[in-house]
Parts: sequence; structure tokens; C-alpha cells
Amino acid sequence: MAQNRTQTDHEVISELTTGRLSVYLRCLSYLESIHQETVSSAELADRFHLNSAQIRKDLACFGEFGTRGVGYNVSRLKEHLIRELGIDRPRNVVIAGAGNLGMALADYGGFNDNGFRIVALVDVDPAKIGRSSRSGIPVLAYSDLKQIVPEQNVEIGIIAVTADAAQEVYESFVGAGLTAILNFAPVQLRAHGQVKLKSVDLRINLELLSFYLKGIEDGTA
Amino acid sequence: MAQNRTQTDHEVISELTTGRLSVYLRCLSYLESIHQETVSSAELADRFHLNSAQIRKDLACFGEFGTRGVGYNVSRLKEHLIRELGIDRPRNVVIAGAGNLGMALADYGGFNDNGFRIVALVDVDPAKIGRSSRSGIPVLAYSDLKQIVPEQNVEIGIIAVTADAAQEVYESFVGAGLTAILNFAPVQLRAHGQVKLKSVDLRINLELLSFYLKGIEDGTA
DNA sequence: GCATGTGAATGGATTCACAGCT
DNA sequence: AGCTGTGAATCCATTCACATGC
Repeated sequence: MAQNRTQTDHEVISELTTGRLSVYLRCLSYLESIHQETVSSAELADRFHLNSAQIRKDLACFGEFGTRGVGYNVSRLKEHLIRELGIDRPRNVVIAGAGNLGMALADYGGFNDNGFRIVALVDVDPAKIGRSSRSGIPVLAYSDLKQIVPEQNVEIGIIAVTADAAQEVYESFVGAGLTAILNFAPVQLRAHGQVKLKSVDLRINLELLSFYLKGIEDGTA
Repeated sequence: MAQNRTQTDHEVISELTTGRLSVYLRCLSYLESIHQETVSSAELADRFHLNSAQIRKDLACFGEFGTRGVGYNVSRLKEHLIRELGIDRPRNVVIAGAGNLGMALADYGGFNDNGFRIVALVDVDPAKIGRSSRSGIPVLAYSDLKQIVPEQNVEIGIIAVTADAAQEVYESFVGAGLTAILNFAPVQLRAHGQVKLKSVDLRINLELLSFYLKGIEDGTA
């Protein structure tokens, strides 16, 4: 079948792997700040309760980066992951919905440094337009999305509106040319094939915990 | 090996399955509001781009609930899932951190109806203590956690503080008797075995999108 | 000696395909 | 006929175990 390879000449990298790379990256930044020069897969493994072979496999996805008998060079590996994840140049982001959640995301530490730049929030509420978030990100008119995206070179859209408005925002994002969207509204969006959509569902996470609690209560204590 | 069964007499239900049950539940609530009486696995399947066999397997985890040739009774299945997920009685929740994110979560639509009740936010900042969220959830002193949890019968804790304070909050939560914790801080927490911990990492999700964008740029267009 | 990189083995989750009920 | 429930088959992810190189 030979299928369509998503990566050029390397393996197809799964989303699970990518998520872990992201986690490793954070750890490497920390190790670098501690001036640790090298790190072994075993050391990373017990930091994250993972298997060291998995880490080696993850890191070996794109070429050989460690040295046998020694481990991985922290700075070099970090730089490499940054490039591999595509955040070696800043990605511009717009957030739809300047309510509590949108504001929280706009000011969320760790977004605006290192790879992502939130250029604006957009909202339909005239009372909010023209103001800005605590950290100074402006709230613009939702209707201006089509101008903002190309002008500011925005690539990623975040949906932080209520469930009933989410689909419409999704359509506007797609219409404005965004191809990567992160959704926080608790709905199943009808998605376009060419657009990457990730959803973060707060409610599902709470229900997972509830399920766990229930398990304690009535099953295995 | 026979292992430790998490469920009493049924199968062990994985987290992936539980997450989907959660999604089905939301859909069933919608269908009920539309007065649709029955639903087939095929209908649910294309709503979520899933395989119908998977849905049947998921739903068959706990006894037979459909009728062959017909499908599933919407209301009955919904009630069943609610019981199965353990939200047939309200679960009380406390949020640590009354910043943007904590406030956003406190007022997040869909938490406070149906199964979850956020009883309070806690914070160390004296300027915030005594106030309350837009929807009226009070901000109490972080130091009172040990009283609040038993008094209000809190079961779930949400960490909505900065990365550097997260581990300490985690310890306080565990110390106060919580056994299910949802973490929004971008750190790998050192976890206690007996406590269920779920982490939602905003940054990882953005990096996933960035990786996708990068793939378009330089690999397969 | 020590830690990587990787085929082979295992373990889960998803999908297929069909028997069985209504 | 239609749709569920489920063993069997398939696919994907993780782990093992070891050859390879520093």
C-alpha cells in the first residue's frame, strides 16, 4: 500500500510522540538552565515515568542525536527539538472570545515567550473591543478577522467562545485562512479536512476524574 | 496474572474509552433535547468520525443496553452513562489560583450544571480573598484548604496556579484529602500513587499544531 | 563499561465481519 | 430487514533485549 508519508524522508511521527517531544523539550530547557551538559535516556525516563527505550525511539525519529556511552547533548538536542517542532520561528496566534477564558489564555505564561506570539483577541462585544488584556494584548473586532490574519501573518486560531458560537468561529477562522485551530468550547465541531483541529475539553477531564472516584467508591477500594 | 480489576465484575474500562463515553453523553443530552427517542451506533459514529463497532464496544462495556434491529434508547442510555461516570450525584470541586485561568474555569459554562459544583477558589493573595467570581463563587484563603475540603465535602481539586507553585499546591491538595486532581500548570508534577492526576497542557497542544504547520511547510504540502 | 539505536516481541486499541436477536 | 454484541484480524504503540559504537 505504501500509503502517504507525512514526513519527507523520515518516519511518520505520531501525535503521541509529538506530545512527548514537547514534554522533553521543556525538560531540556530546564536542564540547560541548570547547566547540565548531557542527559541519558534513562535519566529522562524516570523523570517522566516512561520507558527509556521509548524515549530513545522518540528521539531517534529524526536522525541519530545521541552518542553511545555518553547520552544526549542537552543544548544540541533542545535546539533540534525546537526546529523539529517548528517553533524555531515565532508562530502567530489569534484568540476568539475575550471572556474569562480568552483573557486567561492570552496572558498564560509560557505562550508569549518561546515560539508563540498572541497578536490579538477578537470579540463581537463592542464593550470589549479596544481594550486589552493585562499583558497588553489588544481586543479587536471579530469582524476584522479577515484583515488581521493576513496582515499579522497569523497561523493558529484559538476558540475560546461559548459552545453555541464555536462552529461559527471555526468557519470564520477557516475562511480567514487559518489552518491550525485549537478549540476550548465543549462541542464536537464539524471539521474541514485540510484544517488541523485539536480540542481541549475541560468537561471530559473532570468526568474522567469522577469516573475514577466512582471506581474507588463502589469497586476496588 | 489475573491482575487487579478496576471494575467490579465487568471489564476494566480504559481512559480512552471513558473519554469517549463522556463525549457520547454530551451527544445524548443533545438528542434528548431534540426529543429523539433512539439512536444507532452508526448514527453516533458519523457524528464523531468514529467506527460504529467501537461505539458498540464502548457501550457494551457494562451490560447490554441496545436492542437489536432498533438501536439505543436515548434517555435510558444517557441515565446509564451518567451513573457509570459517577456524576449521578454532584462532585464538589475546589480551584487553587484565582487568577485569570482560575476565574475562567470557575465560570466555565457546563461545569456548574450537571454533576460538578465548584464550591470555591482559593488563593494566597489577600487582595483576592473575600471577593468572588462573576458567577458568585467565593475566593477563600489558600491556608483554609484543610477546613474547606472536609466541610464542603470536596473531592476534586483543580490546579490553576503558575508552574512554580503547582507542586506545592498539589501537596496541599493531597494533604487536605483530595484524591482526584486536574492540573493546568505546565509542569510535570511528582505524583503520589493513590491520587489520580490528570494534566492539561496548553503548550503541548500549541506545539502539536506548530508541528503540523511545519509539516505542511517543508514536507508534504 | 556504558548508553544509544533498533529489530523482534508484546500488549492495547481499533476495525472487520458475522452470528444472533427483534 | 436492521442493528446490536462480539470473536478474530489488524493496526499501532510500547517494551524487551541486544548488537553497535564511543
